[in-house]
Amino acid sequence: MNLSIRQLQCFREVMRSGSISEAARTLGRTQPAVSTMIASLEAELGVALFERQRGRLIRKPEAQYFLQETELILERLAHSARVMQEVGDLQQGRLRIACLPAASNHLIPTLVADFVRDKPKVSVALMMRSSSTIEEWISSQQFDIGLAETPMPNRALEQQNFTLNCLCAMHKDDPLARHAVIEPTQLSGLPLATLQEDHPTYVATRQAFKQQRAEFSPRFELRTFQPALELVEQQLCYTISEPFSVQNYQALKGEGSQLVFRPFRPAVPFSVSILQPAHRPASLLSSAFRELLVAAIIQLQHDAEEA
Amino acid sequence: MNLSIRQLQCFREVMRSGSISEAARTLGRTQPAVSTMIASLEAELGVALFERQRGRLIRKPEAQYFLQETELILERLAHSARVMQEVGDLQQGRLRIACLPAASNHLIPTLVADFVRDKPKVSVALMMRSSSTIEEWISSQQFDIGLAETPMPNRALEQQNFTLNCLCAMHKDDPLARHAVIEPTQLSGLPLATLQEDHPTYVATRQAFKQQRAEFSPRFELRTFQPALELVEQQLCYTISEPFSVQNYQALKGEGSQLVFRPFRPAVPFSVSILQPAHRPASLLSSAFRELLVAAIIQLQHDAEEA
DNA sequence: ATGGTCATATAGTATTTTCTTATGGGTTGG
DNA sequence: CCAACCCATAAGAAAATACTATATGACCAT
Repeated sequence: MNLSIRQLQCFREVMRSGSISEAARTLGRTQPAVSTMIASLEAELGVALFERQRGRLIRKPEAQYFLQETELILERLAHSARVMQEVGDLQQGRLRIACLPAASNHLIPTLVADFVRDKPKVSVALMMRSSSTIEEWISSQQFDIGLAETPMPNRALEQQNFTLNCLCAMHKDDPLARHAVIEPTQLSGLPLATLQEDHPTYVATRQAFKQQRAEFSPRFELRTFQPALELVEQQLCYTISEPFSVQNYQALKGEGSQLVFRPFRPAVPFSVSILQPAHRPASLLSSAFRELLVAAIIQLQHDAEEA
Repeated sequence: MNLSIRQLQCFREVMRSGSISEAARTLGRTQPAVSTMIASLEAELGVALFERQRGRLIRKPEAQYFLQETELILERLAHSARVMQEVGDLQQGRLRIACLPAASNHLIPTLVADFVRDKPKVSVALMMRSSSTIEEWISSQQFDIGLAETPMPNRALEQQNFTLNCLCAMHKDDPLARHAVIEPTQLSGLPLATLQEDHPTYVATRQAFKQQRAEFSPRFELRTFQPALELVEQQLCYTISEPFSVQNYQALKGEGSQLVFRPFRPAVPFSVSILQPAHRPASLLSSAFRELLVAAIIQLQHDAEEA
């Protein structure tokens, strides 16, 4: 049994028009081509689909059932092909993104908005979670792409790492704002807002102070830098923040921003990675979004150096 | 867009095995054949379905969706083809039969039983109605084939006519049973069971009596001959019955039959027709059943002459 | 009747599609 | 490093499908 799409197309047209010649015209082929196509279809099915009476074609009842099937199959095929073409043009599909809290407020939503603007049929799932959770979700292929703090190398993960330098945040009226770069000595003994003690930025910051024998005075311990920046705005402290939260703050406050940000030296690195499942090729959408994300992170790296 | 079944078959196999070479083996073709098939499929869809990494093939996420569609389509196609083949072998299908009351008790049920014995998937609708109703149902294509009293010629009906001769029924102990043929003179003045006055058999019977100047004495007027035969069994009367009811009676009583049946002269004709919708070819099932029915009616004609 | 028009089927040929064979590049595992 | 895989590509052979030409039958108008 070896039916072909062509046979089905011919059959459908012949059923619609009730005539081989007419069908041939609308299909853009010659009448003998359609004639033999129908004959071969009947031979393979083992059923006469038409009766030839007085030189005319008459549909047999058996053909009616087969027409339904034929139309269903052809429509389904056309639909699938169309969907696949749209997938190829990134017009269709599903993208599941997981990202760490710092990037979830501004960077990722902005990128997603940009990304889907011309893709009305693309659906996006966006989840904000801790970096360790993201790692799991990507490894287990529950999500297509993730942005997390750089994890330990992992067989199930394909990661692209970025190192961003943290920025020192201070009130715009603060005397330190005059300096282009901030160093621990300038902050010696001054109150700081930090993350938890085991966070890499906490460790690196403390290390920087120690190196310059400056007094490290953490006053507020928080889970993200967002509330830290609010405290800085109140001139209660300073903070050495990763650039995602900085960017988020600036986007949020716009012209009304009360803070200025300066490079901090020695650098306090904040390592993030774009994560994708290893051993599985990425979907087109995932790859496309990744490019956007890489560009945004590199932009952020540059911005941080020139703050 | 011009997908082919072959492309889908190749794609399905490649997805299942994860390898072009393996798929080629199970498909019974060579590896380059499958390779180009997949390449052309990807080209037509405009999407890469696989990634070629280190000489191996890796399924892309996009391929997963298309596989679902592909399997659905191929299965549907195979199923339809199978059904059509069974239709061709008369193993599948639906047959709607309408018949007049006389034939509905024994003849048609027997034929249907015979017909479907080796066709477990064939479904049959069997309706008993008056001849005029049957005529309507066949013309309007609500039924495929019908057996009715011969109607007026009708554009929407294809009819094949049969004339059966009515038989005279009497008790086996009746003195008349010795005769091989019964004539009106022998029944002159004896009580008869008949149908309604406007029924062709009534008219013909009365005409036969009149022709031989015998006394026509209808005593019981009934709607079918079945109860008439019961009255004859009680020796209350005689009747000139069409052969369907006679056959039914004989089949019902078997060895315990109390009646004998003799040809009646001059002949009282009972005209029946096999009806099919005109302008529409008959289904294979309908044609096949018609053959069976024709044979049965001709057999009945012969039997009636030798009763 | 007769010729014209239409429809379908068939035969022979051309074209397109889809095979196979042959070959080369790349990866893997002993 | 070599044998054993895998995949891609090229070139020619085979198969499927197209077209041209022609025959037949029905129908219609002359």
